[in-house]
Amino acid sequence: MNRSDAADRLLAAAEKLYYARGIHAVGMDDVRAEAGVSLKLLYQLFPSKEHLVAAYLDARDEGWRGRLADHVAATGGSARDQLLAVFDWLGLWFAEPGFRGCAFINAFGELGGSAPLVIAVVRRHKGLFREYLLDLARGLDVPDPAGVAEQLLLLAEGAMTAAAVLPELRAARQAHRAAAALLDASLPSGPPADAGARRRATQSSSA
Amino acid sequence: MNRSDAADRLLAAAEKLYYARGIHAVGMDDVRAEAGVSLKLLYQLFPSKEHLVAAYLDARDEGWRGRLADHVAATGGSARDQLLAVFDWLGLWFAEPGFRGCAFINAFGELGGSAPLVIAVVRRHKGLFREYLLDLARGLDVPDPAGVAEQLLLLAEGAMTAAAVLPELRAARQAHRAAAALLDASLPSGPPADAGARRRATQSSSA
DNA sequence: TAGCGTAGAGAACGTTCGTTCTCGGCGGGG
DNA sequence: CCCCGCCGAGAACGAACGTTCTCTACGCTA
Repeated sequence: MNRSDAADRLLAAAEKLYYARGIHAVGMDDVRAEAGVSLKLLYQLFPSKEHLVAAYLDARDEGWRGRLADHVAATGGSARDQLLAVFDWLGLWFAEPGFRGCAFINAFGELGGSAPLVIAVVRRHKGLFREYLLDLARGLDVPDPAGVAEQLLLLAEGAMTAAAVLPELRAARQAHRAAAALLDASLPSGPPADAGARRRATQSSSA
Repeated sequence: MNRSDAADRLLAAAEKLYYARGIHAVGMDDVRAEAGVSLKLLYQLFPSKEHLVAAYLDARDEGWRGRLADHVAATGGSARDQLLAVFDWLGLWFAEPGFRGCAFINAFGELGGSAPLVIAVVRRHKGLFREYLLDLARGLDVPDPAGVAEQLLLLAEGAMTAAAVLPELRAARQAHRAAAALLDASLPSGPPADAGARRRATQSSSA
C-alpha cells in the first residue's frame, strides 16, 4: 500500500471514529483497524496521537469550510443572501445523521488544557471561519463589516452548540432569523423598505 | 468528619479540578486528595465517577444560574435592560481568571457519547437557562418572546465558546451589541426613537 | 539462488485509572 | 478493661491505552 493512500485511509478512519465517539474514547488500535493499516506504518506517518488528532482536525477544517463555501457560492445572490445562506447550510449540516456538534469545540473541550497542537488547529479553524464571514460582510454596504461578521460568528457558534445539546430548538432557523434581523439593523440607513414584511413572513413561516 | 461536609468538600474539589483540567484528566484520587477525604468515603457518597461528575455539574448549574440571576436582579430596570444585563454578566464571567468556557459544553464534548447521566444534566442546565431568558423576554412587548429568548440564547452560547477559543474577540461586547439590535428589531412598532443614537454610541465606544 | 531491507501482525511494556480489598488503629458498649 | 465495628490510608487488581519491540515473511537486487 502506498504511504499516501495509507495516510488518507487513516485520516478518514480518524474522522469517522473521533467525531462519533470523542477523542479519548478511541484508541490508536481502533483507528488502525478501521483504516486497515499496520500500527508501525501509523506511527511512521503520525508520530503520536496528538499529531494524528491535529491532522484529523486539519483535514476536517478543509472539508468543512470547502462544503460551506461551495453551498454559499452555488446560492449566489447579494452579500446579504450569501451570509444568510451560511445559516441555511448550517441547518442542512445539523440535520445530517450522526451530527454531534462542532468537532473543534468538542476537541477543545476534551483536550483544552493539554494539547497545544490541537488548540492551535482549533483556533486556526475558528479564525478562518471568521475571516470567511468577514469577506462576505465586506460586500455589504455597512459601516462596520467586522462587527457584523463577528456577531454572525457568535450566532453560528451558538447554533452549533445548541443544535448539539438541544436538537429540538431548531437552532439553525432561529439563527437565520436572528442573522436577518442583525443584517437589517446594521444598515446605516435602516432596514430596507420591505424589512417589516420580510420579518413578519419569516416569523409566521417558523411556527 | 460529617458526611455532608465531606460531600461539600468533594464537590468543591471536583469543580475546581474538573473545570480547570477537564474531566478525563482528573482522577478520582486527585479529587480525593484535594478534598482531604478518604477514597472509601468518596465511593460511599458517589458510587462512580459518572455520579460524581453529574453531581459536580448539578452544583455548578445552581451556582452559575444563581450568580447570573443575582446580577440581573440587582441591575433592575426594564425587561430589555435585564436581558442586556445578562450579556454584561457574561463579560464579567469571561474576564475572570481561570475562565475556560462553559463547563457544560466542555463536559458534553468530552463525554458526549458515553455518559447518559452527564448528558441529562447538561440538557437540563441549558434548558433552564433558556427558560430564564424566556421569563425575562415575556416582560417585553413583542409578539414572539420565545423566539427572542432563543435567539438571545444562541448569542450567549456563541459568546461562551468564542470567548473560550478566541479570547481576543471580546465576544461579550459583540454579543451585547447584537442582543440590543435583536431586541430593537423584534419590537413590532420598530426600534425606539433613539435606537439609532444608541447604536452609534455603542459602536463608537467599542473601538 | 542468497542476502538484505522492510513491512505486517501482534506481543510486550510501562503507565494510568477506576474500583475494591486489606490492614492497622480508634472509639463505644458490656 | 475488652471486644466489636467502623474508618482512614494506601496497596492491590484488572482493564485500557499509547508506544515500542520481536518475529516472520516477502520482495528486490546482484
